[in-house]
Amino acid sequence: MAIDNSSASNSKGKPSPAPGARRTRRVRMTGAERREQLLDIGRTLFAERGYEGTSVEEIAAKAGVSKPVVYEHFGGKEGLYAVVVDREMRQLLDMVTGALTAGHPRELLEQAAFALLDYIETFTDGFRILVRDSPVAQSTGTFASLISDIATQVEDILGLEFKARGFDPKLAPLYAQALVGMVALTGQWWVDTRKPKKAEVAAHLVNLAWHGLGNLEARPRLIGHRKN
Amino acid sequence: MAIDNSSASNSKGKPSPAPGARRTRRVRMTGAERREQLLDIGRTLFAERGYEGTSVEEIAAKAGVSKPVVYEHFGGKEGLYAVVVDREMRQLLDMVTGALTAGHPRELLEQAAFALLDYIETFTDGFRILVRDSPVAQSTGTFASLISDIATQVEDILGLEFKARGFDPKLAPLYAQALVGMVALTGQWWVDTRKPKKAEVAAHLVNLAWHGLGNLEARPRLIGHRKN
DNA sequence: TGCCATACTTACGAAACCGTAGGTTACGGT
DNA sequence: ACCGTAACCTACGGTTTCGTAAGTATGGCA
Repeated sequence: MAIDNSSASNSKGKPSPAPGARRTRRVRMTGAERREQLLDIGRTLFAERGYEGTSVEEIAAKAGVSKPVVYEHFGGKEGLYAVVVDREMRQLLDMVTGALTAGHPRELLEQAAFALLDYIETFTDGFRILVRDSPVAQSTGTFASLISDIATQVEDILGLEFKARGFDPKLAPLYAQALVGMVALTGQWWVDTRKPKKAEVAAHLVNLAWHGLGNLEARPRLIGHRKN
Repeated sequence: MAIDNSSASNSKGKPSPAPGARRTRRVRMTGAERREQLLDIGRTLFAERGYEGTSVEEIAAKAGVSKPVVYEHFGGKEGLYAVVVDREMRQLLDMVTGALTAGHPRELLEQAAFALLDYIETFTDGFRILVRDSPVAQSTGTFASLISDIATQVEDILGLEFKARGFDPKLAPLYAQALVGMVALTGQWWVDTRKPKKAEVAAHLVNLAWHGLGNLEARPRLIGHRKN
């Protein structure tokens, strides 16, 4: 299915053969274009079938080209996968890290939770890939390690806060992990249900994380008001 | 465990030619024994390499038999995998469900968290398999769906509690997911670090979930005292 | 117009796997 | 000692997939 071709960046509405009765005009993209297109398709496929479940030929076919093109650009399947994952990790890290700047811890939490949900909503496929397992499966590149990257940042923040409040800073990692886990898995659930909208989910997460089950607020609200 | 044959009875390591200068004495287990052994090996391999990354031949080889034996017992790769996953899900569900009986919600939380950590500690490979993705990857058998099963139970409990407290019970799923996610991902982290011990981790999780970041106790303690 | 780099193909080689057909060995009861 | 049956093996067939070698079209530019 999908002799899709030109699915990628095609912003300029290609020469779009339109209802051209002509031969399926070969597309012959520029190197960079083709590369981006392959990355797009790869991301999609890896997201829905996993690394091993996706074949190079399938990717090539969906792009309307033949296998060697993929090898030309990425050296192989792992090469393509690596680039996809790397970009996705960067994107996620940027968004979350960018959100971890506010002053009051509660606001930090709020921002971070929102940022993650935002990433998940915008780059769903990427998130699915990061959650799935990688080729080598081991330590690096896995979601676990990415989560750890983020958790580490949370750790630092929590560590300071703990020290200031007289708690044992050795426990920061545990709490950081718990917080990140809470938001991450809720995100994974939300990606399928999409039931309450983003801002509301974030508000409730903050509610739970900040007040605890013992002191929940009935109608939590985010401090910052967002539209999207 | 079980590098080669004879893992069930003889723990004496290698093929141990023993007094029999004879040909490598074949082991010839009983059907049930072999079946269990294959399940053990399968679980281990699936845990560390994933479903697609594990070959039937590899499993057979590690058991010291040839491929057809596996097909004889389970009909194929998926058959074996299905049994492994099924057993593991049952085990986990039993442990967690069994823990969801106490009266006060806080105790419930405590019990459940401890139960999950206990499962993770005792059946690490199983946990890893459940976390990884399945052959068909989609809906059934996934960790996501398992998590949902558990989350659903938590939902029911939370739903009642919410109603009693005047909160919107429609939000129970969200909070349930967040709680389960918090514990599950913390478990996934703990499985590698093992830093604080189980009971302590559980205590802190309860601390966070119950009191929230805004009101953490400095030295939380579990209500029930456990030794292990 | 004619050159040539770039984008892309067809056609394989080799390896890894799943699953099966059909034959062989050894254990336990008689 | 004999035999049936449970346990196990060797040897393939048939696919799928990665990756590569070697050749073809296309479009910009001197």
